[in-house]
Amino acid sequence: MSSLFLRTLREDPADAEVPSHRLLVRAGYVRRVAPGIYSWLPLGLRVLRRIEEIVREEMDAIGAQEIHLPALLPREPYEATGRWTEYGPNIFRFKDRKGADYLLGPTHEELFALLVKGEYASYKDYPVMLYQIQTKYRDEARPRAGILRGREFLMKDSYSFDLDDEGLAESYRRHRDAYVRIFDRAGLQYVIVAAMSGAMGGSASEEFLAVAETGEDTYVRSAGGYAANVEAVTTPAPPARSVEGLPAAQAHHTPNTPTIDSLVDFLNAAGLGRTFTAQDTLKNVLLKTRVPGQPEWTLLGVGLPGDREVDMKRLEAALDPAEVALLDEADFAKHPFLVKGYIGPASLAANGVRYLVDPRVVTGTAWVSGADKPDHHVVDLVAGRDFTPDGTIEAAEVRAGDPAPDGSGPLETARGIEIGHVFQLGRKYTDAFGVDALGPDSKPIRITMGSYGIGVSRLVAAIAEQSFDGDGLVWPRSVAPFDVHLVIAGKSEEIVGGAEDLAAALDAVGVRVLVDDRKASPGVKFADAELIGVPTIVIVGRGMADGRIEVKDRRSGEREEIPLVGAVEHLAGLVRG
RNA sequence: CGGGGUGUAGCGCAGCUUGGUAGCGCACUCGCUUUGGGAGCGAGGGGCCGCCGGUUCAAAUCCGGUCACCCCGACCA
Repeated sequence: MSSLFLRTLREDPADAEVPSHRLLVRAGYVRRVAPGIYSWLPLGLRVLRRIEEIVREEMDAIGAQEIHLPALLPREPYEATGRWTEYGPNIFRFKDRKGADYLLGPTHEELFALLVKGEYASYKDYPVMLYQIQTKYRDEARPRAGILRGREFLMKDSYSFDLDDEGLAESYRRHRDAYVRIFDRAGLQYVIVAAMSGAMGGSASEEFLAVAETGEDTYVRSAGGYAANVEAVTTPAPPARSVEGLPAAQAHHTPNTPTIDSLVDFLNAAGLGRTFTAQDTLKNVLLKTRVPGQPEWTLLGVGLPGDREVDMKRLEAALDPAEVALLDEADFAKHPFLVKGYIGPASLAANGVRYLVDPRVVTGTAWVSGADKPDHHVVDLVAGRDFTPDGTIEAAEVRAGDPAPDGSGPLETARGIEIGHVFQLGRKYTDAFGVDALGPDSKPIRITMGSYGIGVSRLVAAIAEQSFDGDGLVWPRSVAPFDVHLVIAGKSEEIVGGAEDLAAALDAVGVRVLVDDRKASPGVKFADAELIGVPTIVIVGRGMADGRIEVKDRRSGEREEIPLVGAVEHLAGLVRG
């Protein structure tokens, strides 16, 4: 360690909030270069490489073949699939000296599809699975949490190419199984949840989330086994009812009730002979959407029960890839038929505004909604009789206690870090490029794709988020930068010489050992050993007088004294589990 | 892009209210002592006080502007 390029920090860096960021910087694994851009120092790089190796082994094991594409890419392929515009400001783009457009690859579906199109032409060539471990670039709106969300990051992305849907399902299953093995080997606690496919397009999709309070993703699960990212949760719709015999809609003067709370209070004080709750109201939220790259916005009305807020993440996922924004004052001014606080379905329909409702708003349900003029609401406005929405949308917030869509019980919510994503992409990209194989009947077969990602550099942080204590990091053996951290606690020839011999002997049997031979006080060495988080700490010191050394388990804190004779075998046994 | 905050030595911070030419801890260098839980003493090196402009005899400090970064909300591995 006296020559290891390492400097630990006694204090937390001021800009680090989450544990992984704090500790990876303090323990000398990474250093920040610019927002969302980090350098990997020797310790960090060793962890990163070990994770890469696990990923490689498991990908190779399912028959995927590793290749390496450039990160610097021309515009054309991304133009062909529309992602040059769809990705919007999230791509790093620039021009070369001749003025041609380039980008730094945010993901590589296009290039893989083109590569396969160029090489393969017969049904006999398929199926094939290819992957790479590559640096990706995304100009994130807000990089955060150290290497958890960077603008440059390392990702394993793989793609499967199959002749039919059954083949795709099989490739998907193999990837999913490989991911389970990878994350198990990495020592992670994680959940697999149903997901939205996002900007990549496609259908069947699941995410692997590392369980962590600091995670950016919220997911839900039920005791009965349902699990999904909140963005992908579907709301169970009650059965439609008959509108026969329901009371007629009535407009009421409801002064000063621009909010749901004020409306409910007013109604309950109005002597209508029943009690109202926020759930009985239909809140209409006005948004504007636009296709990426297009200048003009389109109005969109979303109706949902008044006790629910709009979850912008869910809304955006539902409308993807379109952009969405709430209306501002200027927008309201432009459209006088929108009476803020009193918007009802009627004026939306009359003015041709697309109107989507929460799935709970089914035919035959009665609501209190705006009457499209100030200080007025309509009571007993019945869906399917008094208004007809253009469709449903998953935009309402999901709450703990809501029923799971598959009837498996109430949902609970938790947070996680997205570490992997598998999905059946389908033919979006092969259609764009015309990737066909000639079939046995000499007719072309359109290839179908799967796309599978693992955030390799993010995994380092995700593991750290789950593996630390008050003293520092605590790596799982499978990814630790070293197997054994050997502290030389003393300066006598017996101690120093004994420690060096032990280190050499361990090295000879393949145990990777980090020797702290610095001229520092024992306290400093112990503290650094705990901060760095190698799973086994060996202390060679005063015990050497009796021919004994101390072995400490970083995770449990348990120490044992063992004889130096036979220590190599003992430690090698520990390391190999 | 909206809201909050911060820019002073490699890192963490004080100084600013009340202008007088920069300080503390860690880290670093040298010497002596010390060596099982972040050692002691002594001597050192290192700072366009984010940047531009203004006020003033004098600006880290006051005023205006600007840039950067961090944190909280909308994207994704």
